[in-house]
Amino acid sequence: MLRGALAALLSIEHDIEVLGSFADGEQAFQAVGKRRPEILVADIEMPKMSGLELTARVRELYPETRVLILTTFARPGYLRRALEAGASGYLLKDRPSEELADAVRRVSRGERVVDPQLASQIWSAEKDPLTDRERVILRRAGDGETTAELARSLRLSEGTVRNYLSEAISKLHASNRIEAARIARNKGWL
Amino acid sequence: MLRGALAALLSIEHDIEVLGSFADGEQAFQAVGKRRPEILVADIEMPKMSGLELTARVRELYPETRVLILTTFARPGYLRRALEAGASGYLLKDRPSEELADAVRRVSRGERVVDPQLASQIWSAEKDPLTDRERVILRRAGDGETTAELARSLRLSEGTVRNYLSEAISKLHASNRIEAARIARNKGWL
DNA sequence: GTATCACCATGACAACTGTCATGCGATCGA
DNA sequence: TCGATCGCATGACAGTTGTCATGGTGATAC
Repeated sequence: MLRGALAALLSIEHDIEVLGSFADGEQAFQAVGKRRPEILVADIEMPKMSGLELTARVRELYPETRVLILTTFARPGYLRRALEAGASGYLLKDRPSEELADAVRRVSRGERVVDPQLASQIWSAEKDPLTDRERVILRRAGDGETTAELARSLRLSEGTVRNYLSEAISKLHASNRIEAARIARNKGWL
Repeated sequence: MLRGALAALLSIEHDIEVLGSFADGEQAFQAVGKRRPEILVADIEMPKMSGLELTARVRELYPETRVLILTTFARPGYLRRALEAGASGYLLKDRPSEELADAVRRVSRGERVVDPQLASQIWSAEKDPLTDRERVILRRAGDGETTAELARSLRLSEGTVRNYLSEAISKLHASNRIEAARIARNKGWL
């Protein structure tokens, strides 16, 4: 429904024509090959082929098509990878709806459109402080697995599991495993 | 942006007029009081006031306005609570975009519009076994609040708080507060 | 008017959780 | 090749969490 609604939003503009809309990255890629649009508007997290891979493949095979990423995720890591893949724009879904048509026009003129707040964050973004072990254990603990279950399935002592959690809790300035998991998830680290 | 796009989608239809669109439940409630629309389309999880509370208050004060819930969550618990609050329809965002205008028209005719798959689940769905106290405490504990914090802010002894959690854990067949909160959230009980 | 039920409330106790001191091996720059 | 650093691993200990037995209150049913 949301995809259909966004298509409707763009169709209203007289200088924009919507050639089609597709449920996953693979279908979109096929369609770009057939229709050769000026602009492709794509999400990042999609079934079958991610928006990042889609961008890279479209830019390589059909360089006349410019790609505008439209996504919910305000993650500097995604922005960086999108630009590296050759995207011309990165717009967040929580911006007012007027900005979409505007961004499409600017990308069509050859401009690069990047959410300003995100662009500034890309330099100052905190890096994930968790080690692999800590991340895995925190994720599973955050889903309700007990210390004992974790210790058994990872072949660690319970003390060790608790210690990783303790580390994670302190790195994230949380007061227990629950809060730590919530914080890490919010930052996109789990 | 998605709200704007959905508004655009409805505006295209000649027999539907969009009177406004609002960022949270409180603003929507104010606007309903002023504009008295035939139909209010609302999400459930919104800032400031949930769609369920919004529905109940709108139905009570302005019964001529019918409410259509439009949400991502295919949870029988939400559906049941929406209908109890007086909603005339419950539509999922992953349906094709054509269904929205259709649902609005049917609600306006006085029909009740409910996603069929979800409607069948509602009968087999378990009822929320939690008491009010249990629900509030489980929700906050699931966000990482400690027993001590809860006891202080609710003026209960720590033992009492732990007891509510213990009750909730056992009712939900969970093994700790984290899992209990996750289960309850999934069922739409928090 | 009293039996029953659901909800609210508490403390004692055992079990679990978070912290800290400690140690091991791998890697890396000096 | 040495010392420093990092990630992984452990157990002891204090503090927190979950369970259980118990009792209070008000609403409804008989």
